[in-house]
Amino acid sequence: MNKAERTKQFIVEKTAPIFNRKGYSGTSLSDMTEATGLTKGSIYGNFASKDEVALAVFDYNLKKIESIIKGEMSKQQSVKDQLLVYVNVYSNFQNFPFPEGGCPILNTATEADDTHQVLKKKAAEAINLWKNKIISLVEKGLNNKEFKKPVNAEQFALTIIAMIEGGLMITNLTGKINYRKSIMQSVEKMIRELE
Amino acid sequence: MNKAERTKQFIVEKTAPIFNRKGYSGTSLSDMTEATGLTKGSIYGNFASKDEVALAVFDYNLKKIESIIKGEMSKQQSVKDQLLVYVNVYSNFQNFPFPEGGCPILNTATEADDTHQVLKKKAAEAINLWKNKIISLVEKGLNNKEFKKPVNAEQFALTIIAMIEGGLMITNLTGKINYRKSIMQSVEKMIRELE
Amino acid sequence: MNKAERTKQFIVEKTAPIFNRKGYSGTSLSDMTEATGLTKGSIYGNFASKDEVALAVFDYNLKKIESIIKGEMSKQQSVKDQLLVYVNVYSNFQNFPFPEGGCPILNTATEADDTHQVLKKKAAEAINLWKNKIISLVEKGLNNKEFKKPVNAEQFALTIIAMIEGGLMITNLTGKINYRKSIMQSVEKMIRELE
Amino acid sequence: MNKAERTKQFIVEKTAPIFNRKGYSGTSLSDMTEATGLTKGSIYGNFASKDEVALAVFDYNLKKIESIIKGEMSKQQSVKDQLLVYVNVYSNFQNFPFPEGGCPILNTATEADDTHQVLKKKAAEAINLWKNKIISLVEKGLNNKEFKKPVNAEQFALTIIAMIEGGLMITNLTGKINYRKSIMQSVEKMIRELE
DNA sequence: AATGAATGAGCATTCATTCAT
DNA sequence: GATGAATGAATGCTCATTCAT
Repeated sequence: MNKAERTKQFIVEKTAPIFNRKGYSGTSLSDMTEATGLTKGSIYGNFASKDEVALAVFDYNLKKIESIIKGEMSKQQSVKDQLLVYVNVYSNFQNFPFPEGGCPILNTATEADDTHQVLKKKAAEAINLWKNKIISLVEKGLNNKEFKKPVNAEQFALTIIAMIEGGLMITNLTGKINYRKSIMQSVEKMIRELE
Repeated sequence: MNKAERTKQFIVEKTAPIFNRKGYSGTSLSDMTEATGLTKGSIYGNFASKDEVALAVFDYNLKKIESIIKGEMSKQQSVKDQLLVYVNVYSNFQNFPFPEGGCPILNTATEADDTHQVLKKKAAEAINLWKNKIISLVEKGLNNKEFKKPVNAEQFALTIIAMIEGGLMITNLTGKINYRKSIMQSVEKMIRELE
Repeated sequence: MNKAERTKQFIVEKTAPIFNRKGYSGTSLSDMTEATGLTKGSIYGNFASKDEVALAVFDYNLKKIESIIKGEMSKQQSVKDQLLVYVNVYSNFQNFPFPEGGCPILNTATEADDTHQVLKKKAAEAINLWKNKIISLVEKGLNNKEFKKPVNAEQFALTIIAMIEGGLMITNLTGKINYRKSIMQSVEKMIRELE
Repeated sequence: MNKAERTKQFIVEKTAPIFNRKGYSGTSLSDMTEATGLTKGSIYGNFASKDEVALAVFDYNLKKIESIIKGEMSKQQSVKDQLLVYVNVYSNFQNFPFPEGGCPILNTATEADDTHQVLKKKAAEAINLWKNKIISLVEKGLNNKEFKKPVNAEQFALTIIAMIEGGLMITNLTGKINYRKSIMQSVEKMIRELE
């Protein structure tokens, strides 16, 4: 990794929590120079625009979550236990190197300005990948007879994602972590009912 | 309603869709003067700040939803059918006078700046009222023997809200209305399983 | 003239010499606030953009010249003497309330950026109006038998304008006022040869 | 020509059309790196500043014109025909390797910022050389009896230059090539009247 | 009660130039 | 000799808010 790549990475790492907490339009260049200790010129020397930083930051935050999930799933044998990784991680994400500021998909979803279409598209793609991941796990479980109940895999996947994201939002808003934990129990129940 | 109150109401009605679509910080005073045809001075004569308009707008948008739900529930006899009103409304909100821009709770939830704590508190309160409404419906159903299965009413309520809000977010992001409808079917299933 | 119109006029008057000397892109908002004593916000409250100020300034500077020419011509009876007004004015414009910085048409002509097409169009129109004015004077002189020599009126008009503008440019560059006066003598000769 | 001189020459050739079209302040270092494919460091390694490049570019563009004129004049015997070279070249400069962007003297003349005094001085010198060239041609014509009419050679020279430059400006602005051709006919007439 | 001109801090971005490598 | 990362001042422009009229 050469100097330029290191600086880009540095900028992304330092600004990631800010973008994730304040959103795209809530994050100013001044926030970014303050967080990095770099000058505006330097940031523009490494990225063409604030937009580009935001996109790199979104990828960075998303990858952080993906690698947590992937790492935890790799420790599990059964499909059921792999699906339960979502429950475990999203019930207790303080125990994991989760992005500061919460789920970047959720945070991006409600940013309202029409200018961030590219960012929204990225978030939409992330939702779809997530959905497909769950679908393929369910199908795997059906194929190896782990799961016996017939199930609409896509509906199952979308419902779980909605519960997780909705749960995150509710906890965000109310400050009650138990609310999210309670919702995660419902997710767990849904998964266990597949057997 | 005197002149001042009518003007306030007018400002709220005209700016409500903008705040709900663009968010608090995405909505500028210029947006507001354009939407109302009033001058900045006039808006500041009726509200102490942009913040105050935003709070009034949140109430206005929320009340719009509440009155839809209330109206639909009053047409139903059984508790089950009353709960299913959520399914019906959130599956097809284009058929109802739903606030332009979607659910104001969701839209407020991820607005990140620290300035809007009051707005966030309002949204949190709305979540809690909603939760309590569902809890009391479930308890009513248990009391009148409509529902037989033992259930954690709060968990049930939070789960349904999470599904609805998560479903709204997913549709917002992906543009796929079917995704939300699919999730709403899961909500319906959850409600029917109480019997 | 209300407040807004007076402020607009004030901004135009105070910035006109700057635009005419430094050009559109050479004139900064800071130049403008310094010249007027107003804030940036105030300038943007009265004009939508720097562009708009520049256009108003161009009109203002042009009108200044036109009114000098018109005033001087009105004092003359014969067409010949009216044409000689150009010679008199452009030989000694220090004696007239000529725009500081010289001829706005010339100054605009070589501003190179592609953004100022509207300004260039204005300058081109000014050239055409000027040309037509000279043509109509020549024709008037031919009609009333003041002028006897057959002449291509358009070529005559364009040549005189080129001499004047070229003369202004040469004096601008070399600082030699006599150069312009010398060229103006050629203009005078051309006019007198029409008789 | 060693490596350094070749690189300098390369930079001048590649940036000459840009400076001539966009002007000194309209041409950015980025324009220059883009046009040359070199880095900023490399340009600064070969020139002390943007200014220095601009000066070299001015010389380069001017020399281009001078060599066209010189070449064409060398094909002519009589002084009159040599003077008519100006008419021919400036009537149809698309037929000659004229600098892209037009006459660098004119383009420099109205660049307004006070920083480019050196550049302006160069342009003023070019005007003077040009004037002296015409004067000496006229005197030569008088001496060899080609021209019979008494004439103020300097006034003649300045007038012709003004017509040419004014004509270029008018065509630049209006887009009408015929306007310049028409003015060049007046130049031709002036020259022929010397006989 | 309403106006709308003015504020001044803030915004994202570009600039010519420098200098350690 | 050349690189390219970094600088920091400057750019045009928007913002929520104020207040004399």
